[in-house]
Amino acid sequence: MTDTSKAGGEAGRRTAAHPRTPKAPPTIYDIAVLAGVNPSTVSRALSKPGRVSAKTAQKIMEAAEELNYQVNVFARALPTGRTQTIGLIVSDITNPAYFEVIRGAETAASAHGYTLMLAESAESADLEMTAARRMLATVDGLILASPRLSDEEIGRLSSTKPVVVINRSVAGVTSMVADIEAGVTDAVRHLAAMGHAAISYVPGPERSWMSQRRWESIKARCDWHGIEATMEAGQQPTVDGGRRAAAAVRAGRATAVFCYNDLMAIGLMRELQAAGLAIPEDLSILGFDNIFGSDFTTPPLSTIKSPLHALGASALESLLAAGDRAAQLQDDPALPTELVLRGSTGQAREGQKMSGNSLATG
Amino acid sequence: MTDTSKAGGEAGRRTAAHPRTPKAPPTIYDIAVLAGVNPSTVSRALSKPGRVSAKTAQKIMEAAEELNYQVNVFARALPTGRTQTIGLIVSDITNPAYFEVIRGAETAASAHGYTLMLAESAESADLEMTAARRMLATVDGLILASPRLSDEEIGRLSSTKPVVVINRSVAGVTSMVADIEAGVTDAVRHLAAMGHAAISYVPGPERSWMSQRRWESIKARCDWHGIEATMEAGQQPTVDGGRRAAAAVRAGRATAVFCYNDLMAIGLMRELQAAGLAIPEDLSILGFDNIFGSDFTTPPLSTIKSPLHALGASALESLLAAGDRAAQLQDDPALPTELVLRGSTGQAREGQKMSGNSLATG
DNA sequence: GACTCCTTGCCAATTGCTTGCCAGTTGCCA
DNA sequence: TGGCAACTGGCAAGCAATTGGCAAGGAGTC
Repeated sequence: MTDTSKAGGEAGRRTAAHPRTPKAPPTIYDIAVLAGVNPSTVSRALSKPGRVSAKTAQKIMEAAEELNYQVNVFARALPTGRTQTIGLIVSDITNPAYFEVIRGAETAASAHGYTLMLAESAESADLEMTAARRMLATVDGLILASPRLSDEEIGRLSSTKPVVVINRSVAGVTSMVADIEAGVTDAVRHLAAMGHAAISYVPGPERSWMSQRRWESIKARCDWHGIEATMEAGQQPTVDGGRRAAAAVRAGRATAVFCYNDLMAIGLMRELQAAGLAIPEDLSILGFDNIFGSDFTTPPLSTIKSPLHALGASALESLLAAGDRAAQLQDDPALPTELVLRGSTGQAREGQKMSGNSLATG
Repeated sequence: MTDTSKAGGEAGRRTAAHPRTPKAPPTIYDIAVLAGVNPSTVSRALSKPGRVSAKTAQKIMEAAEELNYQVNVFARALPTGRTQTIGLIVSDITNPAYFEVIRGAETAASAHGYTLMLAESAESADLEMTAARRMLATVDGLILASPRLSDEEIGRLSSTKPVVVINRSVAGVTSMVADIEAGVTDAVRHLAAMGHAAISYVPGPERSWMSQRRWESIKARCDWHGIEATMEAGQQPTVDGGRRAAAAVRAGRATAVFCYNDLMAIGLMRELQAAGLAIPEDLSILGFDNIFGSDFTTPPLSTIKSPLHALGASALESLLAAGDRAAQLQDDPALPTELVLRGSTGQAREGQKMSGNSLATG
């Protein structure tokens, strides 16, 4: 028995023996002294409701209040592994589409007493992996928004801590995916009604699962309407990426074009306008997401609105639920998309309207 | 001497006695065994470069590599108090102006091996205080972007941990403030040259220090040019806030109006356009910041560009420097603003041009 | 070859909280 | 009123790092 470990008796360590810094924050030992109980009882009162009697708990709460006590999350995390933080990795912080996702997650986190840790991957799978690894050690769960990682890598990450992916479907991992069908169905029907017979799609990055999904959905609806659908080369999901797609779009014979997201749609529209095309008279343009600023353009952008805030909030909620192991099955709340018609879509230009023969001359 | 504390000899605790979970992450004890040294040597090799011989350090690094070791930040934080995270609180995550600030901070943090914790105050001083308190316990430093707290409260926060404020000046606290003079000087000179004789300013929230500064700067330059400058009622720094200022602006006789930020400028412009005014023919509008989307409008917004990315990055760098106590005096790197002239500014409307008498008839 | 000095590595205490195990207390029923 | 169970609360051993103090060993000097 070394006696040092017992020095100070029930009062615990710092009180008399080690007045470290006068400003050191109070510990459960200080509360224990003040409330006249054992530190372990304080610990239980604070983290295990019901484990101690109401009377004792009351005393402890008052003492904690008086000392202005705040748990030391590190000391708590050491034995338990539980921190009170959730990690969120987005592929591009400057993409307004993520603003609402971030805010949704942050709001939900705050509401549950959790804190958000944010990182961005700058559209790089490597950076994403680095950030994910670093975070995994310190968070209770991880949200990956539009990850660029492979399914395998994501699966491996999720074997350590709960992981939720947004806008991506990975076997065995909880996914939050907006239901794009509703929006796309309405959009294609609208275009068909406006006489469009050839539609193209400008996809985002190769590794974007969502970009692929959007194309499949568009293709399926176009087939249903008997509309020709073609896919252009992939671009970065940015305004510049959209600009770079302009040449290919002009060269094709589509009279309406979907872009992977609003950023690209805006870039494409502006580049085309700069080249003298009139939107929507010469070409109809549609984006996805309905980001901030998509209604600032002239014409304002028609787009398929994503439930971004809900995506972020649901991802966080489901992560917390996963921790509880309470409601594990509540995948997929309703997260529908919605067509938002503004000024960038209109009648197909003359000579290309629903006349099969023009297709041959393209 | 209790023998439990020595069980396992130099091998340390878990190896034989407590194979907790087979998947438990490696500790410095595991590395010590593999490298054939004492755990404390491992600790020093990992965190105190130079303290151990190069040869030993090499052995340890290899062992760490082999085990895919990652420090347990909680265990490290417990005795030292040092975490490797910086907190950032913004007043509104959905304001694009913060995107670049966040990204600047995040990039700088990553570069130094730090992680960013993000919170938003939703323009509320109370929420801001709550978030700040929660964060202070777990971060090495805190960045407050456009805080709504009082100087006192900020001062109190900074007595615990290093704090840096962005776009605000608080005595005794490191501040990162863009130098607005350059931009405002150019802007007012430009307006004067275009014949504007009365200018107004639509401020943001009462508690916004930056809003006040912008007004003072505008007022000073207007005085210098002999231009009448008036301030409207304060509004929320959002698109809607700008919209709400429209009536007052129309009622006044100013031919050019500065808004506290681009969001408000955009809102004001759109509301005015909806009411039939032509921009810039009937009224010139200027914003601040040059946010994403400010060039999407018709006409594109003229604005005073803020070095947002640099603001975020510098704030983080200076926080890290404050920890080092190395370079404490490097306040204020050059963070100049710059006038970006686009389409929302033009000649003052006829009848109001630089003629002193019209001022009396307003 | 002996002595001093310095480098290098080890021991053990420390950080604040959690928790398994155990003892003491209280309540209830027969 | 005795016995059993359910509660409460205390003890002490972790959790994974850091770090002051100290001993051992090697290098350099006379």
